Formats: sequence, C-alpha cells, structure tokens
Amino acid sequence: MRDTAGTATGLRERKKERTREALVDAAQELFLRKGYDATTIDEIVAAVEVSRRTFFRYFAGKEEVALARAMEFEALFLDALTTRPADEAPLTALRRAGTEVFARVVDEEHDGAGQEFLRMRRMIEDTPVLLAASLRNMIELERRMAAEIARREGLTPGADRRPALLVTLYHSVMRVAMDEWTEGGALEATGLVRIIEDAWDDMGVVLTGRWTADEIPRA
Amino acid sequence: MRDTAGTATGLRERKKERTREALVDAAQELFLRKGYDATTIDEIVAAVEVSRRTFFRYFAGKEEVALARAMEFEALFLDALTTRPADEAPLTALRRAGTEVFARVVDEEHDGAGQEFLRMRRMIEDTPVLLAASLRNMIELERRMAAEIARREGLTPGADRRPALLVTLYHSVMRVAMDEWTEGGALEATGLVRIIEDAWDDMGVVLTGRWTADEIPRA
DNA sequence: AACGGTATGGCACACAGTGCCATATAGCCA
DNA sequence: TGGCTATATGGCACTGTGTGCCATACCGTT
Repeated sequence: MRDTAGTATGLRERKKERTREALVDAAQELFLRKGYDATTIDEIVAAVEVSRRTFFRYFAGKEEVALARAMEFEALFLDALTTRPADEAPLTALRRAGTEVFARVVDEEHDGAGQEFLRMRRMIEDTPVLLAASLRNMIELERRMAAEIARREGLTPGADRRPALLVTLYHSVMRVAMDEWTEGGALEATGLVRIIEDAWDDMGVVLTGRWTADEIPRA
Repeated sequence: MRDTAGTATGLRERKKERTREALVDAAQELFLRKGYDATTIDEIVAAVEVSRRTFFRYFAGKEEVALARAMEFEALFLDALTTRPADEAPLTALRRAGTEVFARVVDEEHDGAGQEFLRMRRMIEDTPVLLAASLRNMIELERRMAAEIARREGLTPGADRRPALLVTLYHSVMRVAMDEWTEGGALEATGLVRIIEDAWDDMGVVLTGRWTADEIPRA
C-alpha cells in the first residue's frame, strides 16, 4: 500500500514522503500496541525524531494519521472503479473494483499485511472516535463513487438518485459481511467471498421476498 | 421531545432535569448562532450559570450535548419499533415506527420545531466531528434495531443476518431521501413522504432491475 | 556563491477533558 | 425541629490536542 502517489522526483519530495510514511508506521505500531487513546502525539514524534509542530504539518490530527492507510485504500478503490470498463453494469463494476483492490492490498504485499489490516480494522471499530471518523470517510467515499457511477452512466449529477442508492446499498452489504467475517475471526479471503455472496442473496430476499410483507409497503 | 423519561419524582431530580434541559437548550442556541466549533463550553455554562465541572457530569463532552436531541429521537424510534404489533412484517414495522415518531416530533410540539429540527440537521451535517459522531450513533441504533427485529421474528440473535441487512437498508434509503429533501430546502412533510416512497421504488430497481446487469452479479 | 522559497523547530496560547478535594444542599430519620 | 448522610456542585491543578507566530536551517536555482 506504499508509494501510492508513485515515485517522488526531487530530494525534498522523497524526504517528505519518507517522513510521512515513518510517522504513519510509528503511529500504527504504537496504536496497536498501546491503544489509540493511550498513545500521545509526543510519543509518535519521538519515535520518528520529528517535532510536534511538524507532525501537524503532515496530518490534521491524531485521527488522520490513524486512518491514513484506510484512506489510501479508499483512494485505490475509487481509482479502480474509474478504470473499470464502461460496458459493465454499475453494480458489477463496483463489486469487481472492490474485490480487485482488496486482493491487491491483502493478498499481495509482504506477508502479514492481511493480519495488520484486520488488526487495524478491529482497533478502529473498538475506538469510538476512530469508528466515527471512518464512517464519515465512508460517506464521503460514497459521494464520490456515486458521482463516478453517474458519470459513467451519462446521468446528470444530482438528477438521479439511483447512483447514491446503489453505492450505499453496496457499502451496507459489505459492512454487514465484513462484520460477520471479522467477528468470526476468519482470516481466509475465501470465507469472506462466500459471506459476501450470501449477504447479497439475503439482501435480495429482504427487499423483495415475503419476509418484508409480500411487497414494499406503502408506509 | 422534552420529558422523555416522564415526570421526575423528587425535588432533586426535577432540578437535575431542568439543569440538563437548560444546558441542551443553551448549547443548541449557541451552536446555531455561532457555529459548533466557535462555541466554547465556558460560554454554554455561563449562559446557564453552572460550573464547567458540572457540565461534564451531565455530558461526556461537547459532542454529546450537541447530539442530545438526536439521541432522544433515536430512543423514541426504538421504543416505537418495540411497541409495533407483532403481526406486521419487519420492514412495515420499521417504516411505520419511523413515520410515527417523525410526525410526533416535527408536526406536533410548539410551532417551529420542524424548523429547528432541520437547522440542527444541517449544522450536524456541516460539522465534520458532529457528522462523524452522529453516524456512529446511527450504527449503534441499527444494532439495537436489528436485535429488536430478530427478537420479534423469533430468531436467534447472531445467527441470521437478515435483520441487520433490513435495518441498514432502511437507514440507507432514509439517508438518501433525507439528503434530497434537505438539499431541496423543502419543509413540507408531504414532500418527504413522496421522496421516501420514490426512493424505495428506485432501490428496488437498483437491486433487482436491469440497471444492475439483469441480475445480481457473482463478483 | 548568493539568493529565494520551503520545511522545520520552538515557543506561547486556547480549549477539551479528568482527578481530587472541599463545600453546600436535598432527603431522611430521630 | 434538628441533625446526619448521601449526593450534587464548585474550584483547582493537570494532561493532551490543536493553532498562530516567528526564527532558523536547508534544498534548489540562478
């Protein structure tokens, strides 16, 4: 998940990139070992030998450094969606972009990346302020994805609510599936794939099946 | 939306309740007038003539006092769901509980309650930290609602994922509908009802219609 | 080699939030 | 009525986050 922006050009740029990565890595290590709240910014900057003031020039706050990797993931996801073939149906493009990026981040990279990914997710989920911020990021990602779906379908941005509904539906299913997967402590990606497919089937049943009352009720 | 917990018994209890209400009201007035970030806790407690230390005995922080009314609303919603007739289908119970509580809070009460409700929603949506916290509250509400749905359907709590999917689907549709309603600046509840129904129809199309690729894709 | 833009460091400060202890007061019992 | 006890409150000191301001060091360029 490193070097997302590609190779830096100047010496200054490279140093900045290294400092930023060092801060994220040191912060994550501390967060996972001591917990988010128990970790102070002073400890993070001490580990990287950077001043406190400099930290705030790289990140707006503690939240941002904690969610840095997650935000990179979201950026990759959005990129993958943008580069999906135009003839794919919206939901198909969404799902394939998701699995594509997920596989690239978790399976690939150095071993243990999947483990760290899962541990970070657990920590975020267990830290109220991080959970809140990550949900806010999700909403923002949904907005951008909906805009992209609208673009690729040739719809005028705010006129059709279907892109927004599709994207939020996708994230809803994914969240329920991820919760179930995480809760089960399962680590194998194949288990997650199965859960996701079952969840989509269940969602179909929930919205259209007899379980809701033979039809979508009119209030 | 006041006196949610019913009439207080002792003199002490009543005074506490009055202090709490005064703090919420003063805070909301300041937040709406000056903005959330620009309002300090010192200003809030000065308006109610209470010490800073006391404030933190009523609320865990600034966020909590800002979202106090929203949390009361959520509690009412959950209550309404719990008292819905058992023969209603889950989604029907959910939608009727929602409209019921919404009508009670916005239409009823003193005039202008709808206006204030809308202004607070806008402020929360425009204040990053409040938006984040309110989304976290939503997730928590979803959990409790899913548990209630599971209970009324006689399902073993963690075994079936349909309650979770149904509840998150409901909130997804409502969020898209509310966004659209708020954005349009519409104030009439009838407009919202129409948007909600249309959104449900669109969601049906999105999940099952040809727009997604003639079927739910298999990854 | 000198210059200009930029990254950094070191304050000082405002504000949120917490722990501790002293004081005041409601509720209760003799 | 008078006193006792539990509880609510206020005051204070302290930690930690986040920001504005200015001096300094360094990269990149001419």
